[in-house]
Amino acid sequence: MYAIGEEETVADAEHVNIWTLPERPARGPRPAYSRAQITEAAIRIADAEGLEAATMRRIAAEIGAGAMSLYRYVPSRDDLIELMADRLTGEIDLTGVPSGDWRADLTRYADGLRAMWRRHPWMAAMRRSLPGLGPNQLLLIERLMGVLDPLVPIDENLALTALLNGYVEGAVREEIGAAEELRRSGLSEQEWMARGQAYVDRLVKSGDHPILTKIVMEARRPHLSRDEQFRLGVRRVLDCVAAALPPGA
Amino acid sequence: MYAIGEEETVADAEHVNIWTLPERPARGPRPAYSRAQITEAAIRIADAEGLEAATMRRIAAEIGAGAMSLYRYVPSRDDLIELMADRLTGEIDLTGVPSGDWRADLTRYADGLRAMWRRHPWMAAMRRSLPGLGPNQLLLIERLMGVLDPLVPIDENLALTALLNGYVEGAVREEIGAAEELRRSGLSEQEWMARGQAYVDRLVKSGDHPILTKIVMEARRPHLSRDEQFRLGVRRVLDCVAAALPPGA
DNA sequence: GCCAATTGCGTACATCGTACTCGGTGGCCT
DNA sequence: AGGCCACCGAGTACGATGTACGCAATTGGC
Repeated sequence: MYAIGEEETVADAEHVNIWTLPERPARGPRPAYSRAQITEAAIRIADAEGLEAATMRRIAAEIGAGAMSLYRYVPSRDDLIELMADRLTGEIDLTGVPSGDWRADLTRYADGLRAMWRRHPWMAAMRRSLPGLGPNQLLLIERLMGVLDPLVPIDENLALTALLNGYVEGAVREEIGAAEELRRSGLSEQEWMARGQAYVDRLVKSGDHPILTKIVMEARRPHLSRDEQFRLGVRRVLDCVAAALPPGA
Repeated sequence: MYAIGEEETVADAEHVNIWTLPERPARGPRPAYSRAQITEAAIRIADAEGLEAATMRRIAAEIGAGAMSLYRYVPSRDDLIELMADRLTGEIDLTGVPSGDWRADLTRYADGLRAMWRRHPWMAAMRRSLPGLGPNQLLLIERLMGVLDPLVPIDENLALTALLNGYVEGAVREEIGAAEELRRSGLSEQEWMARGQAYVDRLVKSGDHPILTKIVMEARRPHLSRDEQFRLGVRRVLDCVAAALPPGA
């Protein structure tokens, strides 16, 4: 395509996909760092200060490297984020799935996904259009969709799995929403309250928004524990799934 | 809090929320542009080239203004995005909802939301943690949740609505996913195919990913029309909703 | 008609991702 | 054993971004 210089970066014409790009070439001095180490550092920063704080320079500083050194391991920041996503997917433990009990399996998956997203809230906000195809993500696909695979055709399986995913995503977003928004804004809790709350209070007092008023009131009431509420929602989704299964499954 | 200069930007201490920030002050020369005009231009650019292309300078150029002029109308780019989101929410036509027929109403909402996201694919990717509270968004909340409000308690209503939203989001993401990913990458279709496809083909040929193989095969088969498929999914979700309603509703 | 508020906007800065380039290192071939 | 060169870490630099600041021009209210 175009002439290459005396050296080229880690990505060449055929190896654009991270997952096909070997981490370690054959010859030369031993690398001082590793993809795993960089990914780990980036996740640590993102957990603490949000994904936008995980800049290349910051990540490099975290592991004691120069900024540009990272590019010896990762073609771009987007690719690094791909690595982070796969690494986090690996935190969802699905060993032994499918087990034969599809309700138990899907419940386990929902719990695991929720727990992972609560540990790494920035991840719940960072939804790509297509699922990644890293090793952990591939394993997840095989195990998760293997649960319903013997019971329904693949297109049904896709739809039902998407439904479950959608529910978990919505539920987690509701759980972590306020906290994330607060962190993102960089405001103190008092400031944030003063601003958002004052506006919402005004809306409620206006009387033009009866439903919003109900929602606000509801939010101030004591609730079932988050876990209970989530389990309840998952059970409902699974009932919906059961209805789509052939009878007697 | 802190001393202000001889002039201040559009945002002051009490007016941080966009929705409480008046667009037009009393005195001074007539503004040459407007929030609506700026929002419109930004949406036009985002539709054509993605949200990341809608930079302040680019938007300003689109309406023939200087870059910094926009800040006379909008406190920050994030706030402008908030305006865009509300403006797009207004495209979901729910006049006459709730009508008394909850299935029809929710189906109409699902169709409208899907159509809106397909017209503005960047919006489907840009999910904030909390829903916005602009005028169109408030109206949507009242109408949409007003549908089930007479039938179920508010917490149930929230859960069921989230379920429907989750389904639509997943379905739309699947529809527009490939196209968006392609655009985001900036590659030509051939390049993108060559790269993604080659990797997927390798995975399929390896034989270690039976489910992925099924998915890929399925994607190559002719389908029900997208619309049919979507309607089917919505109906399933609504059946799930019906199960949660009190008998005879 | 004057004053002050408010306009559009040019300049400037910090920060980002990353291209280019260098001097050094050490595995491989001879 | 010796030399070559692939590969390393990292500094410098560039273009782009969001936006703070300041200035000259404009206009409504007195």
